[in-house]
Amino acid sequence: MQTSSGPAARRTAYERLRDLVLTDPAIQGTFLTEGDLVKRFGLSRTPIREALIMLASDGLVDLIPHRGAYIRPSDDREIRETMEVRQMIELDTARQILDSGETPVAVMDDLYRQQVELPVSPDTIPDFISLDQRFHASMVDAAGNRVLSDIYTRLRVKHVRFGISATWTSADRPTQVLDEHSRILEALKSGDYDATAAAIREHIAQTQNLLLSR
Amino acid sequence: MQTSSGPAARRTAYERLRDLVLTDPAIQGTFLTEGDLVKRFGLSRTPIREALIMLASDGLVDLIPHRGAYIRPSDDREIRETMEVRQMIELDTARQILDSGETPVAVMDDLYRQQVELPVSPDTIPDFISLDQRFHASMVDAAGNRVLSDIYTRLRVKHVRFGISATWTSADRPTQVLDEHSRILEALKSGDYDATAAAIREHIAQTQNLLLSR
DNA sequence: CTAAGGTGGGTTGTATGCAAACTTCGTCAG
DNA sequence: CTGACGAAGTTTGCATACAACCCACCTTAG
Repeated sequence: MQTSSGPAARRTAYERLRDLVLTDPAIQGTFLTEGDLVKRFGLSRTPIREALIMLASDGLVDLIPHRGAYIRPSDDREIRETMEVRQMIELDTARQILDSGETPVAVMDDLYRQQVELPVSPDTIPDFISLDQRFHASMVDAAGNRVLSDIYTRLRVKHVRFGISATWTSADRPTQVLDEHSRILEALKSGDYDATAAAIREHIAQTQNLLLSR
Repeated sequence: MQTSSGPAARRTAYERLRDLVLTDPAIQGTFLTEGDLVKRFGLSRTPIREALIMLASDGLVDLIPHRGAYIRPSDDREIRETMEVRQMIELDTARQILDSGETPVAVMDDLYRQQVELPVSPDTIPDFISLDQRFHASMVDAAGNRVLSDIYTRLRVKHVRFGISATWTSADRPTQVLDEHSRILEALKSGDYDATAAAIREHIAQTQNLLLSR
C-alpha cells in the first residue's frame, strides 16, 4: 500500500481513485481511461497516470496498454487465498507475541473497548470497520516486524475491495465480531496459543464465509 | 514486484533502475535525481519518473520531494525481519504441501539437479543465484496460492538488495547450499514436516548469518 | 454471405515547457 | 563564532502537445 504523503495532486488522485475502486461496485469489470478521470477529478493526466501506476502496484487495477485501467472484479479464489495468507500472518504473530512473554495487548484492549461502546447503526459502520482494521493491525504491529506489518496492510486493502463493508450490514454481525475479538483478546491474555489460534481461525472463517456468500 | 510487461521506455527505465539499485553498492545511501537518470539512460523524464514511482512501490527507493530518490541502505534489522517473514512463508508452504498429500516436488527436483550439475566458478554465480531463487519460488508456488507467491516474489527482490550475491563468493557456499537444498527436498519427499521445517530453518539461518556478517 | 484489408477514432506513451517548492550557500548582524 | 536571513540554483510537480499504437468498424473482393 502506498503512503499518503507526497505531492498534492498526485495524492488526491491516488486517494480518490483508490476510494473509487474500493467502494463503487459498479465499476468492477470496467475500464477506466485517463480521459474519464481527468474529467471526473479535474486534474491533468500526469498526476492521474502516476496514481494509476501506484494503484497497479497495489494490485487494485490492471494497466492494459492503449485500453485503460481494468478494474478486475474480485473472485472467490482471490478471497480464499487472501484469507489464507491473512490467517498465516495472524497465527504467526500470535505465536511470536506469546513466545515473547510480554503480550502487549494494551492497544488492542483500548480499540476493543472503543468498539464495544460504539452504538450499532448504519452510520457507525465505517467506524466499526476502521476499529476492526486497527484492532488486527495493532496485533500484527505488536510483533515488531515492519516488513510483516507492511505486507499485512496491503492485504487489508484487498478486504475492502472484496466488499467487507457489506458484511457489517447484517444486524448481528457487529455483536458477533465483538464476541470473536473478545475471545482472541482473552486467549492472548491467558497465554494459551491453541486457544488464540482457534479464536483467530474462527474469526477469519466467519469473515470469509460472509465475503464468499455475497 | 512489478511485472515486466508494458511500454518499452518505462520498462527499460524500470529494469535498468532496478538493476542499478540492486547491484551497485556505491549508490546506497545516495540520492538519484531525475536529471541524473535522464543523462544516464538517454530517456526523457516521463518514463523515468514513472519507473521511480514503481520502484518506490517495491520499497527499493524512497521518493523525497525536491531531493530525489533516496537509495536507502539495507540495515540488519530489515534483513532479520525479511528473513523472519521468509521463514514464516516457507514453513507454512511446507505444511500445506505435506498436508495436501501430493508433495509435488518435480520442479524443485529438476532445479536442484541443474544446480548440482553447474560447475563452481565465479562465472556461474548468477546461474546459482537464479536457480536458488527458482528453487524456493517453486516450492511456494506449489502451495497454489497466487497472493502468497506474489508476496514471496517481492521479498526475494530484497535479498538482492541485501547483497545476496556476495554470500555466494565463498568457495564452499555453493556446496553447502546444495546440501541444504538436498535436505529440504528429502524431508519433503519423506513427508516429515518436522524434518522439513528444521531443514528450512537451518538454510535460512545460514543465509541470514552470511548476510549479516558482510 | 464471409473474410480480408484499410481507415478513423480513441487511448496511452513520450517529450518538453513552465511553475512551484525546496535546498544550499553566502552574507550579515549579533 | 553562531544563527538568521535572503537569493540563486536545483529539483520535482503539473500541464500539455504530439507521436505511436490498438481496436472497432466499414468497405470491398471473393
